[in-house]
Amino acid sequence: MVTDEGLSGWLSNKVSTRLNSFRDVDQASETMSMIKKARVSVRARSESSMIADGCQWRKYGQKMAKGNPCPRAYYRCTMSTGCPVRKQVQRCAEDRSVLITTYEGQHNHPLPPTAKAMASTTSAAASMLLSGSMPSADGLINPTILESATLPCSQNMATLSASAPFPTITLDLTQTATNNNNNNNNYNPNSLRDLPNNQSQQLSLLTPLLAQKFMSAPNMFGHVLNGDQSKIISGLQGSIDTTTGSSFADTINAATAAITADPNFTSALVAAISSIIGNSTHHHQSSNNNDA
DNA sequence: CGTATTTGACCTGCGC
DNA sequence: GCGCAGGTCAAATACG
Repeated sequence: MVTDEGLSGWLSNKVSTRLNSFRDVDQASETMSMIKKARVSVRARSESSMIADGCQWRKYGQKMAKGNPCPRAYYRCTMSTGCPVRKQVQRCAEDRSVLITTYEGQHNHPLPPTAKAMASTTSAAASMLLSGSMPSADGLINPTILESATLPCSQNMATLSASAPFPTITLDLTQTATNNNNNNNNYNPNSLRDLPNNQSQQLSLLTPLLAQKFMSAPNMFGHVLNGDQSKIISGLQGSIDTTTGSSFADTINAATAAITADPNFTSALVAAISSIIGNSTHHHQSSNNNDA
């Protein structure tokens, strides 16, 4: 089991080690750029200006975006000086009751228990981001495979954006939400508790299902993992497991750090995830009883 | 008075 | 090279 702090610490160390191993400065910059560009986007119905995610943010800018009458707000994490994590908040042009929050970067500090709020949601995102973030030797995985193969309880909840300039996962919490007036307080330490019942149930169903699929496929890679690769999988498993209490931000950290792994490894993982998703469609019933 | 927000200016990347 | 759009900076302003 990978602990919250342990996972976070290992990821930071892994990224640093990898960067230090580069002799070519350009290659290091390219990796930093890759880390920065990995994004997780969350769509949720909310009348407030921000969804509660357990972190503290300071607004540093606002712009009108083309094609959307609503302004886009820019925030940076203020839980630690120099924390590189940013987020963008914007209302959906088609449905202004929908708030789109996009996270970018990795936290450089320990996270409070309050940041656990959205761990369930983004753990799925981390897995999918990893699977589609890099060209595979067998060809790029078709995002529609992921979308069409999503599980009954998660249908339309998680999509992989192929057209976005950055590898981006969009989690849509608006599909069945009909009554949402409780998750509107900024910095609410109990935001997961305050999610409407139907959303909470979807989240708790989705996460164990994915966790089981990953952990029940011991030969998913088709080749022997090296130490670092095993750690990546351990980290992702830990982030998927709701009982570890891994945080929302840690999950994003895991996803962004994992895509810096070598292409061959990522290629194998893409194939494995594709295979798992393909097989999973025949075993809905057994998986559906994993709700915590 | 210290801190957070607002907002116009500035920077950067990209397409033409 | 130029213009556009997205993103960031920082001075001014608001707020507790």
